[in-house]
Amino acid sequence: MFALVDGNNFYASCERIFQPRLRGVPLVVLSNNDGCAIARTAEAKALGIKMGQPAHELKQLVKHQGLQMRSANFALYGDISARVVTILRDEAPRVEVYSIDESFLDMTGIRDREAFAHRLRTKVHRWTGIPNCIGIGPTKTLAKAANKAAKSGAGVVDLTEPDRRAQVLATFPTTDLWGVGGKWGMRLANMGITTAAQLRDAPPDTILREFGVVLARTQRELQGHACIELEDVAPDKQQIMVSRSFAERVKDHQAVAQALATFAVRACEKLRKAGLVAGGVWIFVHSDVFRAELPQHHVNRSISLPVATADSRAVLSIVTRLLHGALKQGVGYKKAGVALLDLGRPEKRQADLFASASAANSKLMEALDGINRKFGRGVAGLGATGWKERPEWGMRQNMLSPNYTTRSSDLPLINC
DNA sequence: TCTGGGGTCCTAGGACCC
DNA sequence: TCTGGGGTCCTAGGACCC
Repeated sequence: MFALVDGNNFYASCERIFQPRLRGVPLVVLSNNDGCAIARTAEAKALGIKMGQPAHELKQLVKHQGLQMRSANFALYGDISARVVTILRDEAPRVEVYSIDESFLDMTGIRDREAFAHRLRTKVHRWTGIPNCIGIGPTKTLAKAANKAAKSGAGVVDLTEPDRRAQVLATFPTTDLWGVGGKWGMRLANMGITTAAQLRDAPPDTILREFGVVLARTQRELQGHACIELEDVAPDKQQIMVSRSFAERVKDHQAVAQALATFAVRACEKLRKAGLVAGGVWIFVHSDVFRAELPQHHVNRSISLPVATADSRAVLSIVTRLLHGALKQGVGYKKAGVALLDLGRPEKRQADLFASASAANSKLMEALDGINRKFGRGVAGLGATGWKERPEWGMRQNMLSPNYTTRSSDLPLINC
């Protein structure tokens, strides 16, 4: 038995915690570079704003409908998310953190599930300020569906009872199901399957043949057979990626190199924090794909490492080598990224017969990470990143809220 | 002027093995 | 009627998730 706890319009709700004047008004949170809407309050949805809608299309709504916009502040959202999870772990024996705003709970052994859920929902809201909904079901897919159903007002929906379940699934659109996206939704509709109940009752061999094991599993889950287990211990990541769009088109090759170096260093920090080493590196650099009339160029290069590493210097030198000679003159580059691939635990890696002892390296990286943890990210680092306060490839974040919970200098009350 | 940043899993096909 | 019969590994691409 599973429950899914989901923060409503999570990013927007985080912004509202510390800015009460945002409550009751339409609000969207924008993607990096203030590009498009990635979270919308109910009031913003009521204005017809779509997920992913470009920010420049919303100007009239700002002017005439009082729409508020904020730049994404992931430091704030991550911290609020951790607070929510702390509460959930206090209340439930096993918790799987599924995303920044969603967690699955193991409900085994909890007797009055609905009463439990209502109490938990209130507690999360009171303690963190995040409004949320809880869906309960015998499978994860059904708990997700229950959560979706709960959003329309009830706050808590339990789909354990077969009658209640049948009633909800009868009108539940397939495209709202976990695991059914736009493409499959269209193909299902062409087969006359538009509701969760119809998918549940479709011939299983047809679903398996036409869509594969993934949708077949979803179908089984809709029938009440749990196929997807709770993952309360997160498996190690397989890859770590750091990429950004640039605020401007960048023609200066050194600036692109510094951007990639910055992403590489950041990726290595994440890698070491996870206690992993990388066996491969991938870089990409793209020109502005939205401006087809401009010269286009895509760089896409990767390499396997002879010896897996978590050392920023080693990865930086690889990235520099991969980028060498890759960029073209006169092309305005708009987006770039670095990915670390083939990740694994260092103790399971093949040692390098010919390498000199590398213990000193990890000590240096430990020191580097320690300094940055204590004094703030970017206090100590590597020269290849360029070290600029406002690099030409930097992000646009013109509507950024303060880091209320992670930076004391951002707290107006303390500045006295 | 203007369009995010992360991830996972599955499948098909080719190269190669005995 | 009836192609030999297994296998592994790798990659690219496509679907999905938030």
